[in-house]
Amino acid sequence: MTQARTIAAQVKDADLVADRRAHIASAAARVFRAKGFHNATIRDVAIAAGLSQGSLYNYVRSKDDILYLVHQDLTAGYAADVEQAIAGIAEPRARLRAALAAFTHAMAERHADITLIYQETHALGDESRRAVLAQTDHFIQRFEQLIADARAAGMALPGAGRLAADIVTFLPVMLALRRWRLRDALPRDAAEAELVGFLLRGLGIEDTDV
Amino acid sequence: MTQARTIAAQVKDADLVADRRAHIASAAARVFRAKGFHNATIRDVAIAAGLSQGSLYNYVRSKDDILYLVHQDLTAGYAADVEQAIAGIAEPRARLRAALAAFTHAMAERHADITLIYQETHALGDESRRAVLAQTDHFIQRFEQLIADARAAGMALPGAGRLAADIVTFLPVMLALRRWRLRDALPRDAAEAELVGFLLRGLGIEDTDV
DNA sequence: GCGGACTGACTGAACGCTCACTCATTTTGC
DNA sequence: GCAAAATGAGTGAGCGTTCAGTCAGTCCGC
Repeated sequence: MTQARTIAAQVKDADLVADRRAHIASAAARVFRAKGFHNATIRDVAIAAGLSQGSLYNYVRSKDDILYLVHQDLTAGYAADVEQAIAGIAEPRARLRAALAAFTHAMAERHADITLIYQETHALGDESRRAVLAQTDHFIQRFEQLIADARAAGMALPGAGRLAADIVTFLPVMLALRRWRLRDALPRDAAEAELVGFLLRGLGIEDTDV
Repeated sequence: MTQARTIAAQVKDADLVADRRAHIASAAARVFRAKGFHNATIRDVAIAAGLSQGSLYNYVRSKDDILYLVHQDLTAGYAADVEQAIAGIAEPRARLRAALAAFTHAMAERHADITLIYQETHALGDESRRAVLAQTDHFIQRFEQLIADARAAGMALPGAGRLAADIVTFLPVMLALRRWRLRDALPRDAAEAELVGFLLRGLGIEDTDV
């Protein structure tokens, strides 16, 4: 597995560095959501994080580092949502169903963050982008496992299903990227329900199962 | 319907303006694909289009205008692919199926353009973005009609299906945006076939229909 | 057919501004 | 008193946009 990128800091207190970086990531996410990565300045981020420009550079080396921290944070966020949702469920098909519902809900709830990720990943430097994509890949593999388990338990997914994990981890993103259109079309929970229903039908889990 | 944005030009010969703008759009698309919108400079675009910087500004008013031209061009491109694919087909379910296959194929074939669109739409100014989204909205409505016709002809889409047109116009985008992962996973035509199969299953068109 | 006036597209150097990043200095806290 | 951390004015590169000037082609009077 590709490991997370480590960022060198000027400041020596490791706990302080971790604390500040968490602050920086959430403040920067706010700024980037509002202005976009390219229009946001280091000044904006520093002010939002309650630091001076110079001090900011004691915790990151570049603007790219900040975008990387934001990506890490947001990606870990929705992944944690999914893990929490399936924590207590044993039956594989019910587990998969819960994971789909949780992921779909997270995409709707965190739409601004998701939109940010999809818009700005390409602005990352090569190394950062590779690390972020590896993190996403890991998340998709988690669904590959959930799907394999559900199949073993009787889910009727036809064919090889090589794309199944990609599909279920991509389609819900629509609730974020198509929000400009969906917002006016139907209430959020109705959209989530219909989307999950579409996924289950495509996977071969009947509503009567489980 | 929201009409296309009109851009004022310095040059008076209307045919020349149209010609040059087409050139600019395709040259700019090439540059933006390679470097990204923000990293590409007006100089890059001018050189790629075989114009001087100054002359470029006789045909567009700003860098934003160029990005708008690119969006228009690319969006019209895949929309034309779909229209061409269904031109000779009368039976509504076969028409829908052909449209899905053509759209899915276009997303795979034009992956670089599609990725560009999804990455850079947010960089458009307000007016340009609205015009581009209206164009996309129009395309989705085309699928709404195709789906309604197919239902009337017997397609068994369950429930209200309010999201159906959004889903079928979004999921295939995966072949572009997840190319970093899918490229190594399975051949393109296999991916297209499986994706279309998933959509048809979700819509309630059986493989045996039509 | 010819010289001069005009038109309009083209050119690229220069302007003005923004912004990521640095570093000499000050502040903090132990 | 000193090391660590914070500060913010300064720096220089890069970029979108402009505009004064060039030049090829066209029109017109004769």
